[in-house]
Amino acid sequence: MEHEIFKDLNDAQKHAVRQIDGPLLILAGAGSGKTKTITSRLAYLLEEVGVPPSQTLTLTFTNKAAKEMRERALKMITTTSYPPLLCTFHKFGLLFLKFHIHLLNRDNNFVVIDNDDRKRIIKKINSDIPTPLIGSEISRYKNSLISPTEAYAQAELKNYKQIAKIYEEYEHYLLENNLVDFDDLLALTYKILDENDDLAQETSNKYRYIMIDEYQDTNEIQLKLLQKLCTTHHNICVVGDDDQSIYGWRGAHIRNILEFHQDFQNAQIVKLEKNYRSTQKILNVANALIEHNRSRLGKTLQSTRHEGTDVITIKSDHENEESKKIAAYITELLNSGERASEIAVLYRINALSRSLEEGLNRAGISYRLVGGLRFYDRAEIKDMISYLRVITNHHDNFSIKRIINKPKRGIGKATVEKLELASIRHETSIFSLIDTLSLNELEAIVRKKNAATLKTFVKNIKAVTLIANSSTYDFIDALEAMFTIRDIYANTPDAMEKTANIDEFYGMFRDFVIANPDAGLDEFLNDITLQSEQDEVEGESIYIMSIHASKGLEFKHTFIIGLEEGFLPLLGDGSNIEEERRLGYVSFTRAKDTLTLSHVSSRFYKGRRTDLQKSRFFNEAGLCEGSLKLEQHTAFKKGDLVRHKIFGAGRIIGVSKSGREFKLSINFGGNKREILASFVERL
DNA sequence: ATGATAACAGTTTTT
DNA sequence: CTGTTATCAT
Repeated sequence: MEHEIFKDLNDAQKHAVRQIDGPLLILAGAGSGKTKTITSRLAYLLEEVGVPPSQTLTLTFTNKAAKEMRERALKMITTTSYPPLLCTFHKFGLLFLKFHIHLLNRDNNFVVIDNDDRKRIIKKINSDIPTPLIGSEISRYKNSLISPTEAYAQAELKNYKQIAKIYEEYEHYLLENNLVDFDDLLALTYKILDENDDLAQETSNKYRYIMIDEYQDTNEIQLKLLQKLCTTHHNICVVGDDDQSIYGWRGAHIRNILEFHQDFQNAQIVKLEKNYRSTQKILNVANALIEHNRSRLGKTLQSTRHEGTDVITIKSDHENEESKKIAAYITELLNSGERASEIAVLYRINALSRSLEEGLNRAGISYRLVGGLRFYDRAEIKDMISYLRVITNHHDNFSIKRIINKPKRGIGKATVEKLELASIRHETSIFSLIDTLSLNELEAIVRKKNAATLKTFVKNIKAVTLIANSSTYDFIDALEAMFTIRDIYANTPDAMEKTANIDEFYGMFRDFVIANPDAGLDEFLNDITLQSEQDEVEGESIYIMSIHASKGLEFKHTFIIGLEEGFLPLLGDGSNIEEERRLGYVSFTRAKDTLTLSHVSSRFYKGRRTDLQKSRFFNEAGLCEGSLKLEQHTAFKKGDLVRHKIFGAGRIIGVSKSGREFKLSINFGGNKREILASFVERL
């Protein structure tokens, strides 16, 4: 008798679940039941094999994926009492560092900073080189385990010598303030394991069965970390799809999945090629496209569903016509009863959303733009977080500078500068400086009026800190009462939205306190720094988003706009045609029932109109001229009311095909006529 | 200290 | 055409 775990699995999936010893690569095509396989495998390990949950480790990239897997795995697990460790790479790093960072002579009350914080630190240090470049270079160094000294030594250009210097100062600043950035969560974890062989053995022994999701997105340091975790065994199972590797530009190494068998000897490979999502016609197009890539392991998706309808191509003169047509299609789908949440429009670059949004607005279609600015990246939320940080750690100079003039207290740049200089001279933090100095002494440093303001500010922070330590629940109200944070944005154009976000944050804080009654502010802070909000609300709106943001999602009706040379594929320095092709592949394989591809002859972009060629991906996907479908093919159906310029209003009594066009039989008040679809408009 | 204007750059984004 | 940042008066 087979265990219940295997009930709904196909042969390849079963094989992947049972193969538990030694390295295993599960090459999971789009829509092939990847999550089901990985969660079943985890359940199998715990329930059937009897591995204690504490001996397994499952790592993902996003909190969303971790959450989904946890929920699905827990449903299958009945016999074990405590849950297995299933989290993001970074969360794992955080947990590890909490226990072991003392091996680097650091205190475990460190604070995790995000990229925005990093930018501010760099900006403070640096003078002339553009900040974004420095941030990404530092990140690259850290992910390649290159120290500032090494970076300096190997830099040839003057600029890079300078970047290496900034990198050094940046690291110094982090150390000084006991801060840890996202890269450190992995890099320091690796460093500790690398320098402490005993601990590496111990940790590897602890996690005897390791699974990694989205392996094609791993980078250099993640691979090295995994190799450390596999010091004493080789039970590593990675799941991924080389054809869906679309994050090369942010350091993901597709070679990790392509060369898995070399990094981990005697690796087995299981291909999941049965696709439960899309119709065969959609898969044919996707398969044909991706076959043009050379760097791939190779697989062909096979639909378990029906043949389906042809992939549709829309050609337009310009972006306004494009969005008008897309909107017309969508209106038609909605009118025929399709749920809005089953419809999505995807694009390669966010800039294309504007004309699309206009078209949707004009047609009265409500949409939800996925992605955009994330909750925790919004200025007002960052202000909130800074307040909390200052309260947990009064010496957090970095955060105190952000809030010292929010709401406005008349403390400007000059005053902050004076404070900072004085705090360095006194070898103390800005907070302590204001706190310990007498009013008179402070007045010698800053203006008289400001000295009093600063004294009050510090006094209030101390008062709120007392409340935080006695009752986390009452704290948040006390904070708002004391500092009127909601007033910061009161007189800005989007005050409503900002205050709503702050209220949302307060709500989240209360939820956290209820869920974790014994936790302190610091736990809340480190938790949310690693979190990104995911809108999962399914509403009355269709979805529009970038192709990157669509990865992992599926829609019954999927539209892709901007299929032109220069947009998809996006061309330019640093562009990689194979990765562009994978983006095309990812976008095509989001579609369940219908896939509609749109391209234009010219587009307005960066302030100028440019003539465009249609994307080479049409030909590569086998969609040549002859297979083009004329737009509006199902725009009209029997019973619809339409208007003709000459005959006026009438009702459709029949639809037939005439060459490429659709011919309508229309009853104009008793007068029956055959009219081509393009000569009438819907009423 | 703060608001107004000029100059400028401009895929994709999670933790 | 946009949004962001640097600089300059007030």
